[in-house]
Amino acid sequence: MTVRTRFAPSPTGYLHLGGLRTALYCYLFAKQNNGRFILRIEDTDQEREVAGAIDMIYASMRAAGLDYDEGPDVGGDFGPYIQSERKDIYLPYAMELIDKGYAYPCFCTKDELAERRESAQNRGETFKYDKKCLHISKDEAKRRMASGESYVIRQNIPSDGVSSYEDLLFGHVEVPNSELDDNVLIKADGMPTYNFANVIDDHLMGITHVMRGTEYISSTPKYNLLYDAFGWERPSYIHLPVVMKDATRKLSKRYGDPSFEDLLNMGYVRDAIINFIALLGWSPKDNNEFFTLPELVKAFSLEGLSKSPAIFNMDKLTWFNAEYIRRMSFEEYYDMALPWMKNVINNNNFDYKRLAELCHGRTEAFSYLPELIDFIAELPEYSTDLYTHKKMKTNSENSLEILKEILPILENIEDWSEENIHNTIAEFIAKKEVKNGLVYWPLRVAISGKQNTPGGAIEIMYLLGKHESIKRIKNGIEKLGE
RNA sequence: GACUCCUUGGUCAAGCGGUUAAGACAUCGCCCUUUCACGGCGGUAACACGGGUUCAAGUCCCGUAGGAGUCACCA
Repeated sequence: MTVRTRFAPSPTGYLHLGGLRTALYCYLFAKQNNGRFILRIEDTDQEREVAGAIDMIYASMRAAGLDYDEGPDVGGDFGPYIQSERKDIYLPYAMELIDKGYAYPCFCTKDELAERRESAQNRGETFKYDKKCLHISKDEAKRRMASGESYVIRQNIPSDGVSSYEDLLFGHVEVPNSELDDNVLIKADGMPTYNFANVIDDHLMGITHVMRGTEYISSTPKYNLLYDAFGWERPSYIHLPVVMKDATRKLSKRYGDPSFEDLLNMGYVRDAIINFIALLGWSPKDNNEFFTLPELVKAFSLEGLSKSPAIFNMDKLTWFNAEYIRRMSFEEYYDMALPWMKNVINNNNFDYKRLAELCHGRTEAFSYLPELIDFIAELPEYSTDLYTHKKMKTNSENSLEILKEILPILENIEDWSEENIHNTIAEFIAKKEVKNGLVYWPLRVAISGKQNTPGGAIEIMYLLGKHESIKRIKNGIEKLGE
């Protein structure tokens, strides 16, 4: 039997990181077993649907590199893969269930239900549908359904006994039937609910392994009752713990937590995100931490999955990202960095390549690039306190002295190359018999106005050009002279 | 509240009855260095608690506590 897994998001917006992880694990498990990975869109709730969200899902899946073998936009033998387009498939199955006694039409209105729910709550009870409409005679029910009266179809859950199943991650899960509610299978608008569509489609699409979030763990017995009612074979289940923002809250867009797209836009690289996400809830057999997608396919195993929720740690993602960036070839880095650099420095004569070389090793995410290099475009306001550096043995007085002395020497440089700048300064230092830092530190401060910069004084002066460098040094002398 | 599930350092986590309880991120210190970063070396830091079972328990069982999920004509 070939393994078939599916990722079944509802089109309510961006792809959040928890969803991405579920999709990733579904993909890995299918691929590793030479199976098929299917994308299905669960859009049975037209009210929640967000325009354009389906396309966003396709785009995100593509961006993540999680290629599906079957899906709405790639086709397949089990389509359509969008539930709203399968609307007519579900009702006959629901009717079959009614015939067999596993379901029944319910004519209670939403308002009635809301009222009963509220009064149950007021009494401190958990509301459960009381099977009122189950007791309507078959003939009457048929008549009312035909008359155009609004109705839903509910699952008829046995009132006693227990339902259980073996989760491949959590093991034995058991729920007393008395805890289960007679959920709606077909809504008044004729659309199935998740509870129903999910079972029908998983069966019809030949899904062998259902991997989804733990929010379904306690309703899965209900779905199994449905499989049993139809006489269908149940799939295997793997419920995945949620991804948390902190110990008590899960990751959510509402509170500003980034989605996959957000991270991409922030200059995080795809492979780093995937690698990090994979390790959030799964750990490999050995201590390796770096995996490409194909390597993950090989290494992934259900035994490595964790049962408890994992907290999304931005610091570690950033570390992964920095590692991935450092491991890029320079060309690849340059291509990605250039647009970010040009956002800050707009100058046709500027040596972007040299700057990129200096930034390559220190780019944690591309979005951090601007603040790393903005001092090149414009000298920031800075305090003369910066000139004081204990280790360099500099202070305002000796800095002023050095800058004054070296200014005319630098002005004399004809060919403003790094080599010439370096040699000139080295000569100056040798003649004066001082420590390197005593000269380099004041220069760096004067030309950058910053404590930390990519590259040192020589590289920055070169990038700035002679005119701008001299201007900034003079500015420094002025500041120190005050 | 009821039901279901989870519980090793700040975080991700290894561990499947006998370990000096791995590793990574973060953090701290040192070295390298014209700054910072990178890199190298080292440090701090954990089995939620209480009972059992066993020669032996982070590992098995039961409680307690904490946390999460579910309780919709949402998925």
